[in-house]
Amino acid sequence: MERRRGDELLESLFDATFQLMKETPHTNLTFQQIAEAAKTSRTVLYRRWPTTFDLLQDIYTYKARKLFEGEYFDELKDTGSLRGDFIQLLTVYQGVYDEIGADVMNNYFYIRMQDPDHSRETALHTASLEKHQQAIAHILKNAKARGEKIKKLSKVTLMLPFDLIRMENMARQANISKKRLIAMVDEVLLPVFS
Amino acid sequence: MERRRGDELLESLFDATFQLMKETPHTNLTFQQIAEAAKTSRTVLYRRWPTTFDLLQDIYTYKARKLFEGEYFDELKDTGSLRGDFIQLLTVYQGVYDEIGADVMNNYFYIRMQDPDHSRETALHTASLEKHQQAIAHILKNAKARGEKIKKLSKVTLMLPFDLIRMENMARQANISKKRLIAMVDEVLLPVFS
DNA sequence: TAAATAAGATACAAAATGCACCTTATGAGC
DNA sequence: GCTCATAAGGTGCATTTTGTATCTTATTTA
Repeated sequence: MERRRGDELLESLFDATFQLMKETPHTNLTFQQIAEAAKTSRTVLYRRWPTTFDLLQDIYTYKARKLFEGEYFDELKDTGSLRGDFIQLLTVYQGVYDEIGADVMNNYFYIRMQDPDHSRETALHTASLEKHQQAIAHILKNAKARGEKIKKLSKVTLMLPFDLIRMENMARQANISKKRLIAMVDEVLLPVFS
Repeated sequence: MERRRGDELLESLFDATFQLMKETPHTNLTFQQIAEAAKTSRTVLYRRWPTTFDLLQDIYTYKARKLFEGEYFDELKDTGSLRGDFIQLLTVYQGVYDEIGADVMNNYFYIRMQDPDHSRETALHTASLEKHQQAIAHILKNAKARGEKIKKLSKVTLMLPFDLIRMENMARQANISKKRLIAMVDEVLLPVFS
């Protein structure tokens, strides 16, 4: 009989758990069910995680890692205007949310907050923070080079484009329209940044 | 032997559960433990909720109700300037977060998203949304009466002050300083609204 | 090819679940 | 006051889940 090992096994454990969560709210997950769904024995699970909560932490950091390590921001082109660049940025970032699902992102924040010393993913988180900061810095640099006036803002405020998308996806569940993205740029981002 | 009934009982069930959650991540809560902590029998719990998840939904909507039905916005005075009004608004709203805890708010959003048809608290949610909209409308009306110029913005954008506070509390766990609140007003809200 | 490693199976006591059924305190009605 | 309906609290039981220990076996690596 074939045996899955290492990452291959890990991924199918994650997949099975994820599959189960679509049916049951994950507060009620059991190792028994997961083992069954993943066609393995509980032993394999207990060896890795003391509780289902720990498993979930790993699932979401895994999903988040795949997300954060993506080259999404590398696709960003110079559209010729700050406005165009912002629209492109929001569109790409919203695309990430559409792809991975708002609930995963939501869960990531949730799990993060539950973890007293969110020890396991600080490195990941700071790395992703840096990527986000760089994306903004790049856009603003281009704008300045073009001669567009850019305000000096505090570091936290620079994250506003991402915060807007996040909030929109967390608080309001309706699909985010292109129109809304453009409104974010025209009503919020441009007045704030330029 | 004395028996707690109705709301009194309900509240002490909530309290006991809440107490337990400080020790255990709530993914691992059991009815057994809760019943023990609340000094009652499991029967009482099963009569009310099929799973711990359902209990949690009720807890957070209860907590949220106490929050949303509060008269926080009624305290808002006319400070004489839009800037002052915004600072006051953010301070009051941040105070709410400090009081009730960012994790409760986080959980509220979380539970809300898990619930496919968040059926139980839609009324509550729209009521609170209205309160928020009114608070903003009031501030803007005063500003206009004073002769300050106010931009015409889409309905969703009007929620920006609250979105900022929410995001700040969800994504970044450090305590929000007065300085940061003022920066939000000067760097974001004033450029957007006026 | 042998040894090390990790997956998977089995067993078992303890805890938790989900019900059914029973007892009893308490508030509402007369 | 007294009675009765209601809801709280208790008990018992079959089933599921947990946590752990122990053993077998597939697969990697040296």
